[in-house]
Amino acid sequence: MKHIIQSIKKSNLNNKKHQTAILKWFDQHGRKDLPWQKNKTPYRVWVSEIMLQQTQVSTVINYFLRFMERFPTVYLLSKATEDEVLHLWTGLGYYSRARNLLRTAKIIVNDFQGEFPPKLSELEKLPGIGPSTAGAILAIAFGQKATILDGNVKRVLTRLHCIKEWPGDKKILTKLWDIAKQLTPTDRIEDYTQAMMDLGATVCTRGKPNCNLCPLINSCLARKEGIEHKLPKSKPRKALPVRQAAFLLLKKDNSVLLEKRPPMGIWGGLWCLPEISDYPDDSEVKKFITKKFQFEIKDIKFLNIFRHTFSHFHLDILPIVGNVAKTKSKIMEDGQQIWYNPQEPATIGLPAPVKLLVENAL
DNA sequence: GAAGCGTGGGA
DNA sequence: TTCCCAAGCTT
Repeated sequence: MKHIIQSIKKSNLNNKKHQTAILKWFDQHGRKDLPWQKNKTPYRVWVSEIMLQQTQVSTVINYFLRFMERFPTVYLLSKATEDEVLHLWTGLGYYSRARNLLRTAKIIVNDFQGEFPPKLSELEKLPGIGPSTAGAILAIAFGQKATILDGNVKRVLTRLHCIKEWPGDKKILTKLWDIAKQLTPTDRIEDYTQAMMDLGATVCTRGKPNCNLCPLINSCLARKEGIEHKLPKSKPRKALPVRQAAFLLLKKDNSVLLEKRPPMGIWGGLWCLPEISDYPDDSEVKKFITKKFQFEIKDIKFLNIFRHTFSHFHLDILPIVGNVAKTKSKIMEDGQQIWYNPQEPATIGLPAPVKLLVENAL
C-alpha cells in the first residue's frame, strides 16, 4: 500500500514537471497567431479541427479563411448546399469531412439550438468528430480538461517513452491514450493542448528532431537511448496498386461536360470528367461517346498520361479531348450532368486532377 | 478491425 | 523517383 501511494505521488510530481516544462516552452515558442486562434469560438475551432485532420497547417490556412468568409456561423453553414461546401473543400481531400461537416452543422442548429455541446460523449456522436477531435474542441474551445492524441502527440509520446512498436497497433494506441490522459493538466488546458501539437510540429519533428530546443530533453527515453530519429516506427506498408482510367474532356464553347459522382466512395459528391476504365483506342472512344451521350465528336486528341496518387492506390490518367458539335450536345436533365465553364465556375466540388485538367484544357 | 478515404510536401 | 505521412474518422 505504501509503495502504491509513493508511486502515485512520484507520478504526480513527474506529471507536474512535464506540464510546467511544456507550458513554459509554449509561452516562449508556441504558435499563437494561427487564424483559428483568433476570435476563438467553438464553431471556428470545430471547422479548423476537421480541416486539420490528416492535413498540415500550411495547407489548411487559406481554406479556413475562405470558409469563414463564406460561412461565418454554424447557422449559415447549416443552410448551405453540399455542392457549395464541397466547392470550398476542392483540393483539400478527404471529402467525407466536408459532407460530415454539413451534416453536423444541421444537427447543431436543429437539435442543439446552434450551440456545440461541451461534453465529450455528445461531441463524439457528431459525424466526423472522433475521440481526438472531440478532445481538441473540448480543451481548446471550452477550456475543459480533455485529451487529444493526434499525429504530433503520438510522436512526442512515442519518443518520450521510447515505444518501439508501431503506434497504430491497437495495444500501443491504448497505451498512448493512457499516457496522454495521465499527463493532461487541469490548468491552462488550452495552452497545454496547443503546446503538445506545436512541439510535435516544430521541434519533435519526424525526420530530424531539434532535441536541443526541446523542453522534454531530460526526460525523453528515446533521446537517452539515442534512437529518437528512428521513432515512431513507421506503418508496415504494401506497394500501392496501380489503376488506369481515361478521362474525357468533352468541350463545347468554353465548357466541358462534368458528371456528379455517387455520394459515397472516392470523390463522393464531387463533379468529375466522364471516365472510361483502362485505355480505349480511337474507335472505342467514339463508340462510348455515341452510345452514352449521342454526341457528335469532330476530332479526338489523346494527351499525355499522368499519375494521381490516392492514399490507397495510384491512378494513371489518360486525358482524351474531343470537341462536341453544337447541334448535338444535349445532356441529361437529371441534374447529374453539367457544362462547366472554368471562367464562370459553378459552386461545385472538383477533384484536384479534374480541376487541373479542366483549367488547362480550356 | 482492417480497409477506405486526398492531396501536397519533404526527405 | 519513390516513399512517407500530416491536428483521424467511418464502415
